[in-house]
Amino acid sequence: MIADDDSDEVKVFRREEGDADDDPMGETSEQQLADDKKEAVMEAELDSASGARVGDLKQQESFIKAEPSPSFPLMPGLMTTPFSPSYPMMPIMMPFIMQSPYGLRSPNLMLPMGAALSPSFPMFPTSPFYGAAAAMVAKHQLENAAPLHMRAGPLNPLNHAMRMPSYLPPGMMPHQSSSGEPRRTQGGGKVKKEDHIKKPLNAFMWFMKENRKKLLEEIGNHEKQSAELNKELGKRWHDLPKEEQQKYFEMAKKDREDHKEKYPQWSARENYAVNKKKTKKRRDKSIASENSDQKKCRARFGVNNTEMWCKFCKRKKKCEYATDRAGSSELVESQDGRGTSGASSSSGSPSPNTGSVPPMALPLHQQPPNPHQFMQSMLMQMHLGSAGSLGPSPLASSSSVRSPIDANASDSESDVDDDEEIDPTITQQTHEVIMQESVCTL
DNA sequence: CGTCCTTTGAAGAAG
DNA sequence: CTTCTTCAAAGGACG
Repeated sequence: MIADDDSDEVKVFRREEGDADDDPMGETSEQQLADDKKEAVMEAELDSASGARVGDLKQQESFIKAEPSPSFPLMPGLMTTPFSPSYPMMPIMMPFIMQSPYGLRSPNLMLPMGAALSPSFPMFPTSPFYGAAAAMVAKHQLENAAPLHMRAGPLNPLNHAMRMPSYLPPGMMPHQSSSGEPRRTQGGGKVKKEDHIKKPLNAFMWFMKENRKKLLEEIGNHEKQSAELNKELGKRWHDLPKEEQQKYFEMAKKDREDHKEKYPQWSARENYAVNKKKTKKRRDKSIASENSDQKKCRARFGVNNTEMWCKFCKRKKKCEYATDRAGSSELVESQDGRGTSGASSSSGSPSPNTGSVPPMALPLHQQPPNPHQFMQSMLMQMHLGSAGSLGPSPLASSSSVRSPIDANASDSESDVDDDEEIDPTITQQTHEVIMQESVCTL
């Protein structure tokens, strides 16, 4: 199974890359290569003209390492104080920017400067958090200076291969060998994990990064495992006021944009094969039913009643009511009846479970409410106005029930659901009932 | 040494 | 368009 999986994965990637090229390799690729070379020469000329030297990279690197991160005195205040664009951070940041290993032309480290100095900075000109977010991201970038070959910008000769995948044989990812396997070092060992371009952090990751240590100090108990800490952090994230969350969403947004600037060609897909074993991830805790006959929240409650959806649907993930029939907490790969990814489909075996699991596959207490009954009960409750009589849902876990209000980033966050508003026609009380019963899991 | 655990959010693949 | 999977961080546990 696993072996199949591996090969399938490779297959998928190859096929897609072939598709993506969309032109039969051959003369086109030759011409492309020539174009790329021209471009590279031009960039090299620009570099030398700007006085920058690739050889200086090491010096710059050591400079950065020599500068401790605490030299960002604004950081400690970020958590609590709204950041003013006029906050005097620039004098401090300037040396970093000017000597950035990313080069003078790198927009990544320039962004904070732009944010702070230019009132017309196009990104979040009015956001009190933007400056802070930018500074945080910049700090992160400095502290985690990428390995040489990963650095963006014309200063890095290796970058051409990274930024212009056309230098690589078709279908070959920057971190892969031509066989599609992780590229190996000269010694024959696998390339270190750090050698691939990592995904930009999302809001929650930034939150974790910032608060993990705090939490550790707070509880003082270092026996707590990381996973446990993360649970706690997840709770705190839910409890975090919307405005506070917004700060992290902006940091994430900033990080994404920087990342995109730095690695325009990069796609998250490139990392999919990096840690293959992770495909084993299970989704067990989903108390969810395996009743494939159950409709998904969207279908059950309608698109306009997102506040009634389960948390997974809200996050555009797998609905609890309509999860896979396999039911097993093991293994996600190819578990869903859609026969999704190459793994299952290429095996040629249609999902054996499709439609085969009876609706009562789960213990009664774990059965999600019948949609019709549920709505009836809901209406009844609304009519009676007795929110408490329903009692807690067996599926509910208080820790993760979150209000739709703070459930997500604000509307300014474009890619986040912004339809979390409570229907004004529903009273708060009713809404709570709905939340208890429908947002079951959590 | 590599993977798992555990969280949320983003991106991308597939239907 | 919808659904689902993978990965990002962290660090102890475990095989």
